[in-house]
Amino acid sequence: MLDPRLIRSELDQVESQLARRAFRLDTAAFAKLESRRREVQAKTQSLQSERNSRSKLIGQAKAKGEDIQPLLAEMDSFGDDLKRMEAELDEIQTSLEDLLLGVPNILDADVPDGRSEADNLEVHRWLEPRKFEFEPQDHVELGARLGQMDFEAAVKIAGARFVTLQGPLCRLQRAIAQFMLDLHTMDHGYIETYVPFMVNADSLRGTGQLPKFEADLFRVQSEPPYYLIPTAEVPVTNLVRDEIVEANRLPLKFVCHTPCFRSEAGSYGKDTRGMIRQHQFEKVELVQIAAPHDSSAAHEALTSHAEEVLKRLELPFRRVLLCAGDTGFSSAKTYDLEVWLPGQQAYREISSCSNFRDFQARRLKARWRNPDTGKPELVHTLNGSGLAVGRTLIAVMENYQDQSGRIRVPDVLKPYMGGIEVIG
RNA sequence: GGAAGUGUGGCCGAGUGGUUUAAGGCACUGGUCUUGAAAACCAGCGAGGGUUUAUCCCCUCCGUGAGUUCGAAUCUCACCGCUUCCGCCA
Repeated sequence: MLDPRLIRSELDQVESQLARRAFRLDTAAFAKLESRRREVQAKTQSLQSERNSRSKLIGQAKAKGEDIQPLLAEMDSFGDDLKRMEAELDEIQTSLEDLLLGVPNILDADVPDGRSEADNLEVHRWLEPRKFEFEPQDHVELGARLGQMDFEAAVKIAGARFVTLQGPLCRLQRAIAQFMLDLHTMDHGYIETYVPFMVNADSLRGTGQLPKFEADLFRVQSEPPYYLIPTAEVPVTNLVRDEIVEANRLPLKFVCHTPCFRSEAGSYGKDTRGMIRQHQFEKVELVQIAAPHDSSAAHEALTSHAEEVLKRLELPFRRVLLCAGDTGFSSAKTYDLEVWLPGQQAYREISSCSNFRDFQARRLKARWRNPDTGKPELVHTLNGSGLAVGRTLIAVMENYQDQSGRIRVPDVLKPYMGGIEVIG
């Protein structure tokens, strides 16, 4: 959520900033609601003030044993007026809140203009893609030949966009997650965290998935409803909801391995083959809660932590700065890491690292105590995949395959594989 | 799932209809004292919002939401969390 005071005082600037995302802020509607709010709030508060002072007089009169009937008579119609005014104020504030909840974050100044993926800016590449002396297979083919990846079984058990794995391939996926957790906890200073895989609506509102993106979520039929987490970002970032964090604890750095569930309602027809886009996948997530003046540096650091996973796995990748049109609703600036997939002859997203600045924090009421002012102020929140485990599995399979379809285990994963050096 | 208890500021905790403007303590901040620190003493110290150059002033907030009342932390109802006991269970 944007700062309402910013929108009030800099309405035109906010409008033109949001236009970079092709988001049209209804400034007329906002200005109209805002002036109504101002007027009704002032009236309501003066009525409340009068009620309070009159009630106090009644109390005092009663304490002295005086007759309070005349005073009570004066209050007669007063209560109704106040109630009507309070109801109207409540209505206006709800409307303003609804409007505000649907407005995306303002982008950082260095986010490039652009409409789509095609306008994203490549920042750097790491490692030349391997030259194969044979036609490299994609992970679907490789998995089938190994007899360890079965999509048909998953269709029977659940439906489309699920997968089953068996044997060493399962272990490889587990090894990848373990390796990532060890790297981030031991070398990068993150605290390992375990969280619920279902969350309430308040949590999703806090991180920005609700109210706008309910269609992307799986909802559980409970009362009140739970939602399967689309990313560990939701439960982990909500750890600081309604909290005031002491300055000396910042930055908070959490790493969390969870399954993620996405209904991907809007994306049917895209990436229908293989494990690229699934309803359920594993991810190791990095979350940082930072003081505002540190968040840009934290964003660079967090992104480099995700990159380190790819470097140690010796997987070719590039870092891309997302353009205005491709940056997510809540984010002020996002880097994507894209890994080289020989089976597709393309770089594909394997991590997305975002700085949300105070956008989520305002929704979450996540604050820190600024030692300079002594006052609670909003923190900045950041997160990034470190990495998507399922896609890392694919990348390892495709980049480490040999001519006969066997998978060599990357050196850094060998300690987790119980002596297996080659799968197949 | 059943029963009983309980929910108050960063933390502990008093408060059963009217100067509650939420006592008191801890923590924190500033000051006095001290070579320095501690202790002691003095003072300050919740959050959000409105108005304002600023101060002032005003409103809201005692788990959440409804309700009763001129007036609610306090009374009523529902829901949620926690504690204890019983039942069930990996």
